[in-house]
Amino acid sequence: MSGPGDIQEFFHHGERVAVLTTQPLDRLLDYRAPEGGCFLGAYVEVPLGPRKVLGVVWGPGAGDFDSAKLRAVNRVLDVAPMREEMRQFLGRAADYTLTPMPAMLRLATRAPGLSDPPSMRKILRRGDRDPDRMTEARTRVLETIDQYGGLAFTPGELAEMAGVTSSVVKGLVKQGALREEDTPRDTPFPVLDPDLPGKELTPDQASAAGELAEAVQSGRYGTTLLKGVTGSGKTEVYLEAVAACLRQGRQALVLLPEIALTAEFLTRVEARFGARPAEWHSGATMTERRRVWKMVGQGGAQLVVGARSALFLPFRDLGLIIVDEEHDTSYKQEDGVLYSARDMAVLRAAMCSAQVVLASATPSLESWANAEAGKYKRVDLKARFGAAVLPEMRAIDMRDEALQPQTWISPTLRQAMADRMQKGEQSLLFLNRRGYAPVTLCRACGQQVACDHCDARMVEHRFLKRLMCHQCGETKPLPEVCPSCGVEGKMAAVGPGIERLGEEATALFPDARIAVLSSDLFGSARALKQRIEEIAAGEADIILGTQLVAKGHNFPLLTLVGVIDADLGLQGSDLRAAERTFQLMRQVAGRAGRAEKPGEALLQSFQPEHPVIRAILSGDEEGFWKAEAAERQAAGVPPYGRMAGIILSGGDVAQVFDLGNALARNDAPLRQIGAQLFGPAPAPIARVRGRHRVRLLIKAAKGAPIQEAISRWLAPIRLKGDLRLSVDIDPQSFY
DNA sequence: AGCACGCCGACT
DNA sequence: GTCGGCGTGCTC
Repeated sequence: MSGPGDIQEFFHHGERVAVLTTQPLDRLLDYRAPEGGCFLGAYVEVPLGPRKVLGVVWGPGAGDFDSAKLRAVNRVLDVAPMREEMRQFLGRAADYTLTPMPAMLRLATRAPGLSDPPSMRKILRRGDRDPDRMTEARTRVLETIDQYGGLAFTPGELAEMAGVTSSVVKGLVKQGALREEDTPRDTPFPVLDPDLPGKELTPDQASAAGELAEAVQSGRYGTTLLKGVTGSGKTEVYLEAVAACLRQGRQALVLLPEIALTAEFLTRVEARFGARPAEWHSGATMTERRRVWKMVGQGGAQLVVGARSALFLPFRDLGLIIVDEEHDTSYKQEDGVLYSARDMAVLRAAMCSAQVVLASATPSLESWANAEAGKYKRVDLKARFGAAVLPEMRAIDMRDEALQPQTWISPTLRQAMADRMQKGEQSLLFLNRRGYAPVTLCRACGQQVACDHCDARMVEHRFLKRLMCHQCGETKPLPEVCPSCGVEGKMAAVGPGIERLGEEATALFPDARIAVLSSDLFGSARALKQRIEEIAAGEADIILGTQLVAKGHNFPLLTLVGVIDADLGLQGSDLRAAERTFQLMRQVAGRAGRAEKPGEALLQSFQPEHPVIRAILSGDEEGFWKAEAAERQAAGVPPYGRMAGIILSGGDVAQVFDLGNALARNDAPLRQIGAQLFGPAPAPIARVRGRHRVRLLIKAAKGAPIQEAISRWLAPIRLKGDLRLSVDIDPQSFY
């Protein structure tokens, strides 16, 4: 059961072992090895005070604990021991993200029922005796089981297949014609065949696939940035790298940013390899998760498709990690353990001699810079698959458009939509704002409606007939009377949301079939997916969508994309605002003209001369990246400098600020490494769920040992009361 | 994380 | 006098 090259140390019964538990203790605890001994890395259940907790044998005991008080490991769990490489990965990831080891172990053991005894199920085999009397039903059952020889059936399955009731099967068991056997419930995943014929690749794709496969065959660590515009066949190309990995007998992991994309991807995997891979995401059932976790550790799963947390599965021999849509912001976990799945993928791969493929049409500046610097290889897919080309992109200068008040679709855009309607083609309007209107204010006193628990405006959702806080999810009914001044009937919706845009589109095109795609309007991911499929099949003329339409969904009849507010992302002070806008606009524009028909993308902007807008329109990506890189370099910010955010929170503002000020006064460890400290300042959203939030920001030079300095800086801090502190290394957003 | 221990305000 | 508030500290 041990992986390649893993030498396992063994501890005999009674020997001292050091155990890392999932409890938030800042050190290892010594225990006696259980009866029968245990291997280094064994998953164990240990007594801790009055409780039993999960842990992993981390090494020989330190020996400094009174042996009279030493307790013994309760039992060793029935799973493959954690491998040396995984223990090192968790340690390095903990050091990098400044996360306590127990929290890392919790990430790595997020499978239900790990500590349960191996779960068994009953299956039936042919017994050695004949039944006393044969009946027609009994004959059918025995014929069915004979027909499928070696296959195992549960009593229920067998009864159904033979078309009899379960009592017939029970009778045969009683008579010895069928025999019950216990078999482990968690079974290996179907074998994937890398040698099935794949889709035919263009020369460009074939050469890219060849390069990736060669890297995989090297058996060494390496990272490749696979850049290709929407529809260039990135997936087909990296599936060939997966094939190469499977041929070597090693495991592969494909990370996707969104569960909504997995269903389509699984179908493609099945078409390429003849079976479905293991799936790992929050939507999976307890049973499925346990099976995946165990099989990954035993080598019974060759390929896992999953969300970022799949990085912490106990792979036996991981040879390849694909990070699809690597620029996607959802790879950065924003609560609990703060880590970037993209960076952790590179770390894990480096530690187990695996290859990483970062795939994107619009890479992050970090990855682009790493490729420029020669740390990553870069493979570009230029040609679009099939006849389609990238849409023609133009700006609509909103200063020249005669727009009625409270409307957002310019006459120019409207005309373009009408043209598409006439030709029977689809249009998509993109507005990255959920709800009906972003602001609700009183026309008598000018006050905006804010959330009671957060410093955020409430957003009207007319579909729900309520106001919603996008920070904490709290809703309340739309007030008739102004909560501030008490005047009745003066509450007004200000600004556009996707629902309001739907109203405007309906008024402009009363005969059109209009579909609004916003996550709020669908009860489940399944319902949303089904709607997207219907739309793709042509059941809409005009599609209105928020961010979610930008992500990989294919609408073959779509030939026009209208961006309602291309300036939206440029307003923030976030250092990645330009990069985000660039990526989002290009992704959205990429929705048009995927099939045979040429597409067009129109960007409504009040500042079409803005460098970012101009870069988007000109399609000069390298130029944009170089300019953006130069600016970041000049400012000394990532990826040319290091940053870390500290978020303090608590119920009492004064206490939170006191802590922030105390930290700022004692910043010697930071100054020693030449780092600058900014703040404390109220976080952009200064109150969330009734808790006040204060932020500090650390900026340091690229090579500075920022984690080590922060650890020393925070070491003396004792958090009192409800105060909380979290460290965010390489923050993505500055919240 | 839990759970016990311990030291100060409003009750029978 | 005591019940219980949650601050502090321990778990091999």
